Amino acid sequence: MDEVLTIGQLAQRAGISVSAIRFYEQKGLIDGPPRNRSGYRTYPLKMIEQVRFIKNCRDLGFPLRSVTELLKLCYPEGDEIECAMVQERIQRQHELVLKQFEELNRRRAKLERLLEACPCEGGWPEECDFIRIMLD
Amino acid sequence: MDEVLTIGQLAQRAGISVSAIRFYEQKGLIDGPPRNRSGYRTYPLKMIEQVRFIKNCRDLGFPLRSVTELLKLCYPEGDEIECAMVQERIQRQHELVLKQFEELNRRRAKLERLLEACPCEGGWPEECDFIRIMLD
DNA sequence: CTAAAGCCTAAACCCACTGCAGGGTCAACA
DNA sequence: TGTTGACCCTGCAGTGGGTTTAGGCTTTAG
Repeated sequence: MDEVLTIGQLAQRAGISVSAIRFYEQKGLIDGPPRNRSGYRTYPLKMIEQVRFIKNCRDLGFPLRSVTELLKLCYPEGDEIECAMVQERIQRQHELVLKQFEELNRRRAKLERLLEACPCEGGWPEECDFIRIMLD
Repeated sequence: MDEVLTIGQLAQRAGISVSAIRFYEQKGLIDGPPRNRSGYRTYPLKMIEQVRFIKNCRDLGFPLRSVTELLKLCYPEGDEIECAMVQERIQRQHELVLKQFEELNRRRAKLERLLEACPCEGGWPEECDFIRIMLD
């Protein structure tokens, strides 16, 4: 039946690229799976969740280094999951995202100032001072 | 007097790193300046504005490829500055930034959902379902 | 005179992948 | 049975925007 997956099937079901999966294996986020007699990787179904977990961490902006740690924390070997540690990572990531937000907001505001600063419809450069704004 | 600058002085006055200036020269954004008898780069004062222009473009999120084009458009050789072209780049960058904004907003919202989802103060992992949220 | 700071080049490193070259394998269809 | 096309394998190069390092020369202040 359908108890193992090729790398392509895993990729599709996890919503990620084949080469990204190989990359994660190379970087040690994913264990190298068993191979069939031709050397093809054969994944158990539960790998879908693991890979989706990685993908979702990435979507949240965590770097791979942190994803590795989050994997250890959330899928520990034998132990209980440690919420406090995970929560702390999420908190810090949230703070980071808020900072990026402010930066992006400044960027947006400045672009909008630049758009307003240039009233040159057909080209009257003498009235236009976006270079002054560009240079702050 | 102060009519030329070393690379370090230029870097400081433009608010950028020394290695970034050398990098921009290597990539062709900046002309290689004259050298003194020991091979040190000697920049005219007007380079401060050029480098600040590049820095501000980068702060707006333009990739170096676009900065090169913006430099040509805003500091043309002999011709008049072409506002319409510049304005178009800025418009497109603005649209890009708005998209990034939405993405960052989704990221923030999900992180906040994760923070709410885990009420484990001292550790009651059985009540915590952030993994479910992590996996969508 | 000497030490620190600053400059030079070339090359390696960072991140998170993607793409390519040059193969092997597998399923379906004629 | 052949063959076509989709898949898989490895290993390496490339991306962007720089930073860091190594190894060496110059300048400046004390």
